[in-house]
Amino acid sequence: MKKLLLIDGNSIMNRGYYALPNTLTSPKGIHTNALLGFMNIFYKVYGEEKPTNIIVAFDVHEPTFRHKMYAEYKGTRHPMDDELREQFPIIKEILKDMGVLCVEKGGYEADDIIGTYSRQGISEGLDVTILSGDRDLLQLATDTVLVRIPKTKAGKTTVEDYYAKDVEAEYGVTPLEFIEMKGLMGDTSDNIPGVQGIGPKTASSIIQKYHSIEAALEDIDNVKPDRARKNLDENREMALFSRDLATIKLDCELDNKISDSEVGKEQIFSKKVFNIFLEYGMKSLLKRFEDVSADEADTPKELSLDIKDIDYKELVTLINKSDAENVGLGFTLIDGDIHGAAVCVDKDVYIVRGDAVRGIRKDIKSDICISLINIKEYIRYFGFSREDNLFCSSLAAYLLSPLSNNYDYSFIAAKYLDASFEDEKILMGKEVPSIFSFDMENYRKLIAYMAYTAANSKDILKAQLDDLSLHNLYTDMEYPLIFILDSMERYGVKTNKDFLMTYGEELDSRVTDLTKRIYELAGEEFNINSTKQLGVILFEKLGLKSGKKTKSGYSTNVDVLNKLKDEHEIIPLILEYRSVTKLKSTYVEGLIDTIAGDGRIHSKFNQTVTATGRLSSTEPNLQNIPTSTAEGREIRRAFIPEDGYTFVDADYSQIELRVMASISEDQSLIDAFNSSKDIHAITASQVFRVDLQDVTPELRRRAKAVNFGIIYGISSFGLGEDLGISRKEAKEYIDNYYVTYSKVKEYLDKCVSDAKEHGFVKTLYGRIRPIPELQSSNFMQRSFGERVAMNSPIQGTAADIIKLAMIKVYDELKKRGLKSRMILQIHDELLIETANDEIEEVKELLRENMEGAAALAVPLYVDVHTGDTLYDAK
DNA sequence: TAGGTCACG
DNA sequence: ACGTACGTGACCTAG
Repeated sequence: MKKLLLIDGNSIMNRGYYALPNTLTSPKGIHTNALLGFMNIFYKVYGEEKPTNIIVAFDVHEPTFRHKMYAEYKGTRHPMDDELREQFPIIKEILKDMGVLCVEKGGYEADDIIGTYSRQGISEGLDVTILSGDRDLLQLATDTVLVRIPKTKAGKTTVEDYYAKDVEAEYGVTPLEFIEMKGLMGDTSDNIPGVQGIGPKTASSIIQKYHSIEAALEDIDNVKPDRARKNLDENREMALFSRDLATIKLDCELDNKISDSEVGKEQIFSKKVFNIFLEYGMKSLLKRFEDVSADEADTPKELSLDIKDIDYKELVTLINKSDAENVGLGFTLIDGDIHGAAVCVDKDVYIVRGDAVRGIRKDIKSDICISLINIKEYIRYFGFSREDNLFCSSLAAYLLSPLSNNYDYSFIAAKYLDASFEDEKILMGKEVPSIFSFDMENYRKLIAYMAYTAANSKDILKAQLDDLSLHNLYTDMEYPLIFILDSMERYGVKTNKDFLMTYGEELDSRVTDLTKRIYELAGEEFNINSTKQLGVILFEKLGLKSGKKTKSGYSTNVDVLNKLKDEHEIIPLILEYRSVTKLKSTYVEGLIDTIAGDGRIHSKFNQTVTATGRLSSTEPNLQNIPTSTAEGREIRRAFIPEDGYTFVDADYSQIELRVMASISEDQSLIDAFNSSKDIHAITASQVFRVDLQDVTPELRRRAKAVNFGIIYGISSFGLGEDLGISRKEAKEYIDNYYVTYSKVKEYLDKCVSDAKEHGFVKTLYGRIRPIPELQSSNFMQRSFGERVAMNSPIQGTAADIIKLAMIKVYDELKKRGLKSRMILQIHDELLIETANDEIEEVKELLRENMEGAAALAVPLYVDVHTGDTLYDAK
């Protein structure tokens, strides 16, 4: 059976433009909100309808037959924002690349084109669906022609469907009578006059009674209410004329036949289309392409769950007696209290009240796995431990698809269960729910969705982990780490608030002083934090030479300002102001605000955030405490061990370069690591061809920059910029490097070619990073993809190694029954809050387990320090 | 909400 | 010729 989808291009674009933020733009600065809105609804409806034919109709910006009837008619002459107009040529280009037929014709509106094709479709025996944001098109609905109107509610797009009977149900009139109604009501936006004083309600009641304007006119004396009767009687012609204006034309003369509009799924999800989305920065659309051949492109189906209440004891009996394979648990604390938990047993969802559910892991048979969405969030409440038979769906989903920015139940349900659940924001609102504000019905849905998704995605996720050889990574590295991160979060880091306050006062007086001096030199007061205002002062008022530009004006970043340092005495003051206010707002005030009641800061360690496999730290971020400048480093004095404890810190020396040496199997680089501790110096001697003892600090500095550059996926421009040398010179450095370490080059090239072939790169431990940018036709995007292909396996393998080290160190501390505990991880560094009588043992243990975490072709080496503050432990 | 800036590895 | 280093998070301003 053929199915024709007719889309009102203008109205759907218009809808997207006003529904989505105007701040969405492509890298080239073209707005993309209308495009994105259009494509989202297009794919949604495509997935649901699976049409064989598609036609998108557009208005042409010129007078139509309606303008000839009525000069005041607006229709296609609505003023349009430039930012919307610029998106029309692009949507047509995209549709053309998809093989979707676009039709526009002078003299007709999109409505008329759609009307005409809808009737042709019927006569040719096709199913017809119309998609428009404009309710005027409801007049085209019949028993077989479906009109679909998108509607946005609480940020989620749903589509309202209308066959003829649905129009009648909502408006009390048939689709054809709908036109009569419109004749009476008129339309202010198109400037269709209608009859004064008749609005939707009156129009509907009149047409319900008489079915047409003519019939109402014949019985005009009985038309009610009075005012409507009087006005209609006086404006008979206008009413009929308005109706004719509002009538969509069904017999336009068009050049294309419906048979021209056939289109296949492979065209709609083609590489070419993928690339164009990438090019215009519409990355959110790319996820629809992940598996073009499978049915994943289909929009997930709404799933409604049957949620039963049950007594906890009954539930436990039920589960233990059943041969359930999949049990999922869903709940969340509100104001620190439990308000019921959901347990999903295969497909059945039960809700239990009270907190007996806390014992569920012990109460049900240990061979039944319990799945949860975010285990780390539940460990404390349920008392879970690593040995428990649990499955973390979000963690598995992260390993399978590490580029997503969230792994909540609605993401997992959509991606792995093909089911659509309203997400947490829709159910519980944006605000943090409190006992007073939360809606019990929605809460029940929320936990039910969590439990259902966790239970039912487990087998699918596990199978995919196996397919991609990620199972060991999950079991031996990521899963155990959940419990270690939880432990680190719970310990937190003791923080000296008084020290921070005192330092804050010092910074405060410096800010006051700097502000005053900056205003004096500028000759006026302005907001120094505003790059915009600062740009005007520096580059217009003071006439300094502006270098780089940003999207929105002058760049005033530290590189630019450093170049201007000697041009004006205000510049050093600005730089100082920036660094002092940074310290004050982020590291003094920001940190003070996060000190908990126990005097410690409990930062969160996120396991499912980065593309490479690193951890991230938030609320606050304790992975970016200042270290490089003396006054920044002072902040580290605020982090202190508990009484009777000392900090022991161990950081890997050059772990990324060592990883690269090992994976690339470059013997020169491996030898370099084996022969000297100072890798940058030895690189300098080999690349610049001088004896090791003749390597000057400057040469070493350059070699260090080259080493970093190599890891980042070097470019001569980037290196040149970093070292302040010419591009040509930078290229010579790189070429020399590759001559010296030729297998490194081979390895990096192979990373790129493998990534192009498979669409992803892998770490030594099998962790996957997809690189969709490599498919881009845009040079910049593609180059980025190439750098990512070179960097990710190195950064990711280093991240894997320290994760393994964390497990070893943690287990060893536990095994030996030590009081000392791991409290921070900073990518290549671990901090142990160490009991004073365990210092030597912990130092030893850290070294042994970190250096022994992986057996590479070069040794791993850690530097260990101790101290009574974080400042001293480095 | 996005962009600019700057803190870290 | 394109315009650049890789990975993060917090704070501030502007619209």
